[in-house]
Amino acid sequence: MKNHMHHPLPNALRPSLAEALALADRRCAELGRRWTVSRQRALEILLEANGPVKVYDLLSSFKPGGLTAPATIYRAFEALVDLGMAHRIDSLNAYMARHFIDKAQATLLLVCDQCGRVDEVAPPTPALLTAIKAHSTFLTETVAVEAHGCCGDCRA
Amino acid sequence: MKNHMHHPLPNALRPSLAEALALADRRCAELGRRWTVSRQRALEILLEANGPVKVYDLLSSFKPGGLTAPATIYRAFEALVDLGMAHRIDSLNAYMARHFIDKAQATLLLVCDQCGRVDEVAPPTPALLTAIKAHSTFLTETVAVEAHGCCGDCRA
DNA sequence: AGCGATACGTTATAATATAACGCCTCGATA
DNA sequence: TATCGAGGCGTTATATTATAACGTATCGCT
Repeated sequence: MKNHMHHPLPNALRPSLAEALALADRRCAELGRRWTVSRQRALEILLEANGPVKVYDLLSSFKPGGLTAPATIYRAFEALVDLGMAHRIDSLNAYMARHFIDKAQATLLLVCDQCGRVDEVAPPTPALLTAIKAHSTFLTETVAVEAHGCCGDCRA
Repeated sequence: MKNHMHHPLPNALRPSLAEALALADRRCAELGRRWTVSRQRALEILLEANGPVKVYDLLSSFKPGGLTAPATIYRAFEALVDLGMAHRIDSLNAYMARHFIDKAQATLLLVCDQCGRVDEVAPPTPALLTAIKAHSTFLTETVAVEAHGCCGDCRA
């Protein structure tokens, strides 16, 4: 991976902190979880980064706000995933803020192997879910589509 | 994950060793790679397992055949992935034999979070690729769809 | 006030993956 | 057949990623 600069996402696609907090409240109530300082800080970090964030990179940079040990950070990020406000990107061992926080679960992530940029595009829900339903015995919890390749900027 | 038993795949879907070797030959020629004993052994292990195989599980069981150190095993499995004969399943940190070795690259993997079984179903290529092409600047190398959920047997 | 569930801080350790380097082997070519 | 370069393997060490365990704190409820 050449560098860690990420292109800013159009503001229209970025969830405002307000929207995110509204979702957080709703989902915390539903799930019997709590909205805490650590989680809010973790969310802020993901939104600022505007791209994938790796746990141990956070540890080595000195982000203030109390997220100082691996376990703490993993817990905060996993909570955000549970609340539907972040993705875990398994192929990168990283977390990223969700843009489409109010849409269906299935999401398509385009991962550029050159520059590390990740684009979250509108979920291809119908086609995918149809394909999965064809396998009728399988009850889907989450669908993560991580497509790897090379983004336009890197090929230019 | 409750256990490590995997349901046998219908034989019709399993690539025979002969088919696999034919592909290996073709792809090795194309890519300037070599088909070696380690790689054949690794492939045999994946085919026998008939499910996801984790590198360090292999190390602790005593599979004969010379795959005795992490680096060795990773190299063999990654070679199989390059040759199109295996998947790496990032969400499980595991490798698995490909069933549809002569079909398109895109594959849909249904991962049961209860029993660890993974089913490889026919690739949803057209719909997926359409969705990705909509993002016209992105050149796709690989598409891994890992759907997590609960398989029929675990729900019964 | 007291209780149960949820969350956090901390320390230690487990699990996963790669770097680096020397030697070997294959196959092309002179 | 001698040489050479690329690909591959064995080995040791180390880097990276993730979780266990346990005590304490806090929230929401009755």
